Parts: sequence; C-alpha cells; structure tokens
Amino acid sequence: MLDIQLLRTDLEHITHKLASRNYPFPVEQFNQLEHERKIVQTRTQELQAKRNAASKSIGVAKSKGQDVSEILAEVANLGDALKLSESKLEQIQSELQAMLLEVPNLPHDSVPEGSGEEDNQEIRRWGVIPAFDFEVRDHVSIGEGLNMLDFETAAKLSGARFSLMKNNLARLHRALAQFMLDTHVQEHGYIETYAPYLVNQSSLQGTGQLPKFEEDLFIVSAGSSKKNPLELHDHFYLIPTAEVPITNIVRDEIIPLKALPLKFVAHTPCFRSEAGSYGRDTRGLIRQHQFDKVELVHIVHPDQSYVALEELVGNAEKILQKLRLPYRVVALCTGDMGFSAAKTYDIEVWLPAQNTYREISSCSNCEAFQARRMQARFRNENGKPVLLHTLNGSGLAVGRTLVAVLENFQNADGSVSIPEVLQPYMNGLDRLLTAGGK
RNA sequence: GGAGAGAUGGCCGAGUGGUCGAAGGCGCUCCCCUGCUAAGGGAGUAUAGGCGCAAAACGCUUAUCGAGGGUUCGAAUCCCUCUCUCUCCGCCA
Repeated sequence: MLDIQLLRTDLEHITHKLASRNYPFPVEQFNQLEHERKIVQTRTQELQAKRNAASKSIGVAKSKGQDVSEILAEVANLGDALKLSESKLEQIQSELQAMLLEVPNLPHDSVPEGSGEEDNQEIRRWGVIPAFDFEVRDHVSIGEGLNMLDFETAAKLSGARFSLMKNNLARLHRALAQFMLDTHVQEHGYIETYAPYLVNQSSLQGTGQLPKFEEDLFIVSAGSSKKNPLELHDHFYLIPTAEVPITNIVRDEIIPLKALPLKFVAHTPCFRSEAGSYGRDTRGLIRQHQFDKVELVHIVHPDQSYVALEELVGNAEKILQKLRLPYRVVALCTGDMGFSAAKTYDIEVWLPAQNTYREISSCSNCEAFQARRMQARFRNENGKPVLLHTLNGSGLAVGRTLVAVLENFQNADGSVSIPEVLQPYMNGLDRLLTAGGK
C-alpha cells in the first residue's frame, strides 16, 4: 500500500510513476473522495468533541448533585446528526482504503522502463551452456524414460497440472530442498522456519495477494461446511508462496532495532490456481498447481533494503553455482514487475530442451509497501516506530531446479548424472538409472 | 465436540457507568545526590489520524483497553456476535 500522504501531496508524480507500470490511477475519483473526506471528517470530529464536552459536564454536574436536564436537552439532537456523519465518514474511508489496496507499489528509480518481458535488462550471466553430442530430450521425456515421473497417474489422482514422482527422482527432489535449506542456514545465516500452509485473509492482504488476486488462490474450508467457502467466516487460503506466512511473522509487530535484520528461510509447498495461464507451459513440471519452493525473506532497516536485495539474489545464485547450472540475472522492467515489488531481479536457469533461460527465482524489494499493509514496524534510533522494509526471493523453486538438473545433466543413454553437491543427500548415488516396476 | 476461565500501555497489573489514555510496579530516558560502587530523590515515557501553521517544534481535536456491533448524554466497565489463549472432558496424527 502506498502512503496516502504521498498521494495527497505529490499526486501528479505518483500517477506518472504508476502509469509506467501500466496502472491507471483513478485521479478524479481519488480527489473527489479526498475532498468529501476532509469535509465529513472535520464535521464528524466537531460533533464528537461537542458530545464529549457535554457528557463530561453532565458527569461533573451530577457528582455535585446539580440538575442536568438542561444539558441533556442541549445534546438531545446531537445523536442523530453524529451517527449520520460517522457512518458517512466510515463509508468514505473504506472506499479510499479499497482504492489504495488495489494500487501497486512504485518502481524504484533504478528500474528500467518498459511494458513487458522484452524490456527486461540482463545484468549478468554465469556458467557454461552445455554442449550435447546427441539429441537433447526435455525433462518429461527423461523422467518418464527413467520410469520415475508419471503425469498420467497424477491426473487420475487429482487432475491436470499435478505430478507424481517416484523412486530416486522423488528422492532427488527432496535432496534439492534439503541442500538449499542447509546452504542458506549454514552458509548464509538464515533462520530456518516451519510455517502454516493455510493462512487467513489478513495475511494475504498483508503481502498483497488480496484483495486483487483472489482468483489465483485456492480456498479451503472445513468439510462440514455446506455453504460457499467465501461466505463463511472460517475459511483459509492455501499459500501461493511461503512469502505469505513468513513475511507476516512481523505483521502488527514492533521489532527492536538490534534484532534487525531478520533473515528467514522456509521450505514449503506452494499452491496456485494458475487461472489465466491456460495453454501456457502445459507440459511437464514448469507450471503446476502444487510445487515446492525454498523461500528467503529479509526484514530490514529501510536504509539497508537495497544492499539486502543484492545479498538475497547472491544467496539464490549460490545454489545454482553449487549445482553448476548456467543462469542469468535479469532486472525486471516497470511493466513486468509484480504488484508489491519496488524492484525485482529474476534469476533464469538454462534449459537445454527449450534452448532458453527460464525463471527459477524472483527476488524483490517491496520497501515499505507490505510493511504498511501489515503495520510491521521497528523502533528506530530515537525510539519511534517506523515501517520496516521487506524482501523476498526464491532460493529456489525446487521443481524447476529439478527440471534444470534433469535437462542439463542428461546423458546419451537416458540416465542423468547427479550434481556432486547432491550426492551426499542421495546416499552417494551419482546417477539416475531407469527403474523397473510400475 | 462439551464445560469453564481469561484478553488492559514495551512488560506486569489495578480498574463493574462520568473529571480514565487509564492507578501502582518494572523497564527505559533525563536531572539531582553520592569520592567510586550500591542505594536514594525528582521529572518524563503509547499509537494512528484530522485540522491549523510556510514549517520542525507547537496548538486544537478524534479514535484506540482482543475484534465487530448494540444500550446510554456518557462504556475498559453493561448486552450480543466473533477471534485468540488457558484448564478439564471427549476425539485424534
């Protein structure tokens, strides 16, 4: 959420910046509401002050045993006018609030201008793209060839966009997550967390998924509920990313200065409805309703958030380097950034079968955008509560990393070599070979 | 699922209709006293918002005692709903 003070004092500039990310801010509607707000709020507060003064004098008079009927008559008509004014104010405030909750974050000055993916800016590349002396296969063909990846059975169990892994592939998937967690905890100083996979509405509003992107989420309610889950008070949402529960750790909190920065890592499944992505990446593990991700979250002092962003990206890159997977880092342009981000770097890993780089991590500095929604603050040098800055990034998406390993480490005979750093997690195994059985 | 108890400031804790944004304590900040230390004395110490001011300061004002609604001229206090915590019983990985 943007600071409403900014909108009041610097509307033109803000509108211009929002336009660069394809968000047309409703200037007239805002001005109209603000105008009304000012009038109604002033009137309401005057009436409240009047009532408070009268009530106080009634109390004083009564304690002295004086007659209060005169003062009572004076305030008799106040009640209705006040109630009317209060409800009008409330209506205006909630309209303003609803408007603000839909406005995306302002891009940082260093973000390249652009309308879409094609305007993103490549920052650096790492690694050597592997050369194959045989026809490369994609991860689906490799996985099915090993008899370890089974989309047909997954479709029977659940439907489209689900997967079933078996045998050493399932183990390799687990190994990847363990390896990522261990690296971030032991080498990068993150606090390991285990957090809920079902969260409430407030948490999703805090990180920016609600109210605008409800259609991307899965909603769940207790089995005994017959009604539409949305009408129920007691429904949950499946997390679309661990960013939601982890960042919301600091919602409605005031963190002591000396506790900063906070760096959390969590390995969780993520659930996304993928509404609006029909026909995209329908083959394989790239775009699933359920996938695992190791998520990194930084909660930092505002002065430190851009330093932290570089650190965060570096931490995620380290995983790919250790796995020896070639990648590039891209700075997203204004038009391609997510709702809450002020600046985002994507890390894209090389996928031989697609002959291109594909997103495997997205690292964002949200500045105070989420913190303002969450009322997440710290006590500054002068003892005053100030909004924190929040950052998050994948370190990494486990399923997509598995895809990259399968494709980059494939051999002519259909086997897949296991990256050295993962072998300790695989009981020393150095190669995936075709498994027997169903 | 059943029965009961509770939720008050950074923390503890008092407060059952009026001058209560809230006693007292702890913590923290500043000052005094003390050769140093320990002890002691005094003052201060919530958050968010609105309006005014060129403006920091400041002044006026509103809201906030788990959340929302209600009763009342007036609610931390009375009523209703919800959330969460704790205890006991049941069920359960």
